[in-house]
Amino acid sequence: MAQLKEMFRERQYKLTSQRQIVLQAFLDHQGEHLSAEDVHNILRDQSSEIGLATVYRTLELLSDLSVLQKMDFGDGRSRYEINEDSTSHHHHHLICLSCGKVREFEDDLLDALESAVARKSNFAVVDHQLKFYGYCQECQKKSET
Amino acid sequence: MAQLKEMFRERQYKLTSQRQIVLQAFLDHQGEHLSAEDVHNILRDQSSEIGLATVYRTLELLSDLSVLQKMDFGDGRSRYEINEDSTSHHHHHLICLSCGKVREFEDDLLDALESAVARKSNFAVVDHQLKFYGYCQECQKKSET
DNA sequence: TTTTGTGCAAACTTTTTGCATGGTG
DNA sequence: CACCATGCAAAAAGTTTGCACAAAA
Repeated sequence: MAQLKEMFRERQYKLTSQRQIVLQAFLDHQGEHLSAEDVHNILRDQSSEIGLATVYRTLELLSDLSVLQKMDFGDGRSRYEINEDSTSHHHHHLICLSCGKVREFEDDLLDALESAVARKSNFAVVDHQLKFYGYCQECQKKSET
Repeated sequence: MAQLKEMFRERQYKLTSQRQIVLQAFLDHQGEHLSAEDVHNILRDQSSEIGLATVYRTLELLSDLSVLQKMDFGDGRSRYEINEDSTSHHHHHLICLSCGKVREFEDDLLDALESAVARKSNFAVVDHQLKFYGYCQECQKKSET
């Protein structure tokens, strides 16, 4: 949060209360892949409601600053999560085709692949996103019966 | 296309001309990540226009049958490509953050990671999708100047 | 002939935008 | 005080749905 203030001052963005509480919502809900509406609801529930358009504008701003990462799990809306210091600490997503739940999977084995991509295709890789589709343990059990 | 006929007969789906020409459009545009609107336009241009709603319904059907794979490159619409026999022949996508172009990258090094995921998380992996974000060669050159 | 699919238009959902007002630097 | 950000409502964009008609099995 302190880093954010720094970042905002550097780029001459105004540090409004709305922008702070949107980020705070993500800090309070780590690992949850919030949509714009989720954020809006969270803020409403804690009596700090802001305009939905502002939520959208803030999510876009924070994504541009790489504070958040935008992602899509195929449910028709964009979802966001905190981008924890891009270079280290990477995780992937396990998406259940049956119940739709999304779990995380810790791993950082993709760095080698990233450099292979860069070398073979002359493409300057900045980030990656990996999703696994399949069936979670619960849904596997259900379908056995 | 013959496989499709077989598949349709087995599952008692009707093999309409609309469904055939949608698939044909993908066969004619391999490696192009078509959106519903793209497909609709392609068919209109070749004077075999069908209803946009039918395009959507057909894309969903073909995805359910794993003939197509649905994907998202963050441009606000779903895109689809032919699912070339899932087990072999995998490729990933290189998405340019500057111009938005999407290139393919051939690779099948992820099988090991898939089984690691399955083992460590009790998640039955069926498929995966990997996207690299960065800057394509052209955009790298442009920004140098 | 029965059943499933298509086309059209309307509805719905998510996201974006214009503009007057308000708050930050 | 100048400028940027917010809120609201309207609009835009993509996708889904209801229903009458058409076509496949």
